[in-house]
Amino acid sequence: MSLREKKKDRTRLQLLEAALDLIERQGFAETTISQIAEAVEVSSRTVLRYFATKEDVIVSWVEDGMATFLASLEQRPADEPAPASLIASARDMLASYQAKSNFYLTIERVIAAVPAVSARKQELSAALAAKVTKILNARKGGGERFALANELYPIVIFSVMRVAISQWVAFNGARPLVEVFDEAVSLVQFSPLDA
Amino acid sequence: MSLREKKKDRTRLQLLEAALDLIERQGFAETTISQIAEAVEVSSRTVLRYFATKEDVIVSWVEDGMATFLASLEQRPADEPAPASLIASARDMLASYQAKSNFYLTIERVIAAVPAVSARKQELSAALAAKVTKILNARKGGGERFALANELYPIVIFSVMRVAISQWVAFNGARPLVEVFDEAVSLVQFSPLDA
DNA sequence: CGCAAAATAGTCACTTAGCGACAAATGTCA
DNA sequence: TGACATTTGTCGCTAAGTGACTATTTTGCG
Repeated sequence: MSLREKKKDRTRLQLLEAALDLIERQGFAETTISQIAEAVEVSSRTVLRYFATKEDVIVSWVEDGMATFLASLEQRPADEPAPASLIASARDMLASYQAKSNFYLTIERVIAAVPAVSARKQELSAALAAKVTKILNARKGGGERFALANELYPIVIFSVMRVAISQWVAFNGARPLVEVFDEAVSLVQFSPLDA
Repeated sequence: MSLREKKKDRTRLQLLEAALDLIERQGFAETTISQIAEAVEVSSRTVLRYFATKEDVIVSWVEDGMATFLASLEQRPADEPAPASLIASARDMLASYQAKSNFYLTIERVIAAVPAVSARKQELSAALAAKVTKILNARKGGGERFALANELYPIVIFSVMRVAISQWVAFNGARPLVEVFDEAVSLVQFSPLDA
């Protein structure tokens, strides 16, 4: 990894930390981009080059987690029923959250507290859901018959993940995230369309 | 209804129509608030008094639907299992959508097409889900044991509604919305926690 | 009707998000 | 070191959104 890339990563992280700090003390709306910039001694233009919006200073970090989900899904056998694949990939992703629980707990706390930020997260997760639907549709078999299911399952799974994370945050990570997810998922059973 | 209120309703509707028209022709980002204002011959300050954000010019109209949902839920028997109540209320709300299908199809088409607008809709629906959770928690019985379920069910139901609406829009209202919802809901079964 | 009180709309001034273009600075690699 | 590519800063701009104040309508009562 080049010096240039190391510096970028460092700045990116510093911007997150400055933002978290300022937002915790003043609130999201009251924190301006130039305050975040000043705290890290860069120009505000630079902040907006690292992050597309102010919300993204926080929320872009969960995109790594989403990448984990996709990577996991691609490796599942294509003949596995969709719900099983999705649950497995969700568990993988949440396990990676768990592994950096300090980091993600802080971020998700802010996301949960600030509607504008969670709206932006939902936007990203809707985009991911659409990608996942495409992947499921590309699997051989089903065709037309699965169209509705393949749109519905990813969205529902992401909802369940969201609730699990919200509980995890509410209890400050006291219970393992994957465990909370399993409990949540057990409340919603997917009909055996594939049977 | 006073003249004053009639005028307000008329202006509100004109603003929606102007916005829909402009957005269809130019796109959402390219349409400015003052363009919408000009089309209706009011000041742009007035537009922002009617609607909190530009997104809300479109999305605030679905809040009526959400009110229908809440009203329906309040009238369900408190000893009914939560999933049954939620499904019934969702059907009521979607039936009212159906009744004004021309109106809602146009609005939901824009919502589906513009990420910023659907993000805002999600924000409203998250707020509604929180209210619904409170209502469910206030029902006697359960207590602690239902905490997770009562947070999860509303969110999942709203996801299912969202997918149903998205299909409905995709087929231009060809299939009855409630029917699509029923099909979607049959794909996700709620575990009999209450049994 | 006509007039005072209340509600609503318009005007003005301001802050901040976000973007495009160009110049300055910094890292890369031969 | 020096040429090249990448990143950062500066400047100028548009548009969203807010607060304060003024002007205009609407209401409802004598």
